[in-house]
Amino acid sequence: MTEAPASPTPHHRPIRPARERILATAFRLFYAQGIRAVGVDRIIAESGVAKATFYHHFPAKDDLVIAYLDEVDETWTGQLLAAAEAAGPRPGDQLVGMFDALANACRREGYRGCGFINAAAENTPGTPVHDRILAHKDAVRAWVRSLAETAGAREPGSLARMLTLLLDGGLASGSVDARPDAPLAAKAAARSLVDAALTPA
Amino acid sequence: MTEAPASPTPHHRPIRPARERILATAFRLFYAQGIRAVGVDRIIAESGVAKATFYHHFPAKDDLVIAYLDEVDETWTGQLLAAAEAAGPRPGDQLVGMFDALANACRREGYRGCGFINAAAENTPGTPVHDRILAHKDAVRAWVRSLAETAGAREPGSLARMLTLLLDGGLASGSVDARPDAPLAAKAAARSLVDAALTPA
DNA sequence: GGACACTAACAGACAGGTCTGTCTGTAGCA
DNA sequence: TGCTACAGACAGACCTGTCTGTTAGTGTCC
Repeated sequence: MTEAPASPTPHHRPIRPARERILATAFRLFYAQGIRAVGVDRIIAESGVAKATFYHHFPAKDDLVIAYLDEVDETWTGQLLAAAEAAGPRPGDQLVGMFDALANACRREGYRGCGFINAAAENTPGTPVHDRILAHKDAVRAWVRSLAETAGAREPGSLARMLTLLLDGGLASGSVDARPDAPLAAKAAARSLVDAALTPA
Repeated sequence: MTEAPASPTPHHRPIRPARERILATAFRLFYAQGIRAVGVDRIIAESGVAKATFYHHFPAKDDLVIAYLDEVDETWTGQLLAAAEAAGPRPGDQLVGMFDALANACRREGYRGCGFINAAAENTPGTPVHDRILAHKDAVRAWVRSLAETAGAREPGSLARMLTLLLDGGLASGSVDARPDAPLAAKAAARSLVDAALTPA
């Protein structure tokens, strides 16, 4: 269960640097079991790192949580962009195509919804962690909005809201169960909403 | 901060029975701060109950969690039904009207999304708590589906999925921020989806 | 009506474990 | 010499859950 099992040179010059191992272990455990459910002791043990090393890289657990969320952001945003691009050159199609990222994620072993939504359930507003969550959600919505503008939607802000709502719904229901009909329905709904917003009144 | 402050007769015959005080305190704290973030010691202290009394009513913390979710279920289902009914006799209008429950919840002080979605983030599949969450989500979707059938939707199952997805999205984004435009967009999207599903092809 | 057993609730010590975070000491490499 | 990392003891708080003992109201039987 430990990350990067026992490198040749016991603790110096390991295959992956300590910080990376910590982050990889934290990502795996935080996502699978929740942030509060995983103690730093366990992350330290499973990443094969000394406690002092851990606290050298992440002075407090919340610092690690933020780094974890940064990673989730990068991963998820990448998948979203890739799915949108794969849908072709027309921004209207991209708005619908991004929902394929949902279906793909859903198929993955150990899928448990959105790391940000899950983290929000465990962190009350006003903390740096919560601010990081907010920033992510705003960034995604801003991207969708710009796509909606390019597509020529009547009310791009409103369309972006609706679509991110659907996206969040799909992700939230993903942390309850991973049935594949949720992403499908989300995409179908998105198609309908995008069509309605793009056809001239 | 204690529940039912110091009744006239110190511990016997208090204004509210012990079980009720425990549940009320748990509801308040669990919803506001998350389940794992609140220890039983705190619930015991704030509800003014003896530890033995607590464990008499709830042999384990998870039993209290289930009871908490039962209460969340009752409350939220009630609000959903009330909002639907208030929209008039036509089931198509009710499918849209239920989204007013979202807007109402959003306006309430201390709103932090859906207790079930938040609980799902803290409880991995396979536990009794997770099963309770699943049961709730299935029940809501079944109710929406029956409404969609009565309304004469082409594919009631699909419409129900789309609408509950929107509902979940609204609730999930509620645990991140309580901006009122999310419920508005959700309702507008619902209107659009319901119209599309009810107009003959 | 009065004695008595029962029940529900109180108060709080205690056990054994886990939490975050600090600190000391050591080893290898540049 | 200094940096990075390892190993692990330690502190103090908090976690769930158990257990002992007390007190007050209630129902029952004589």
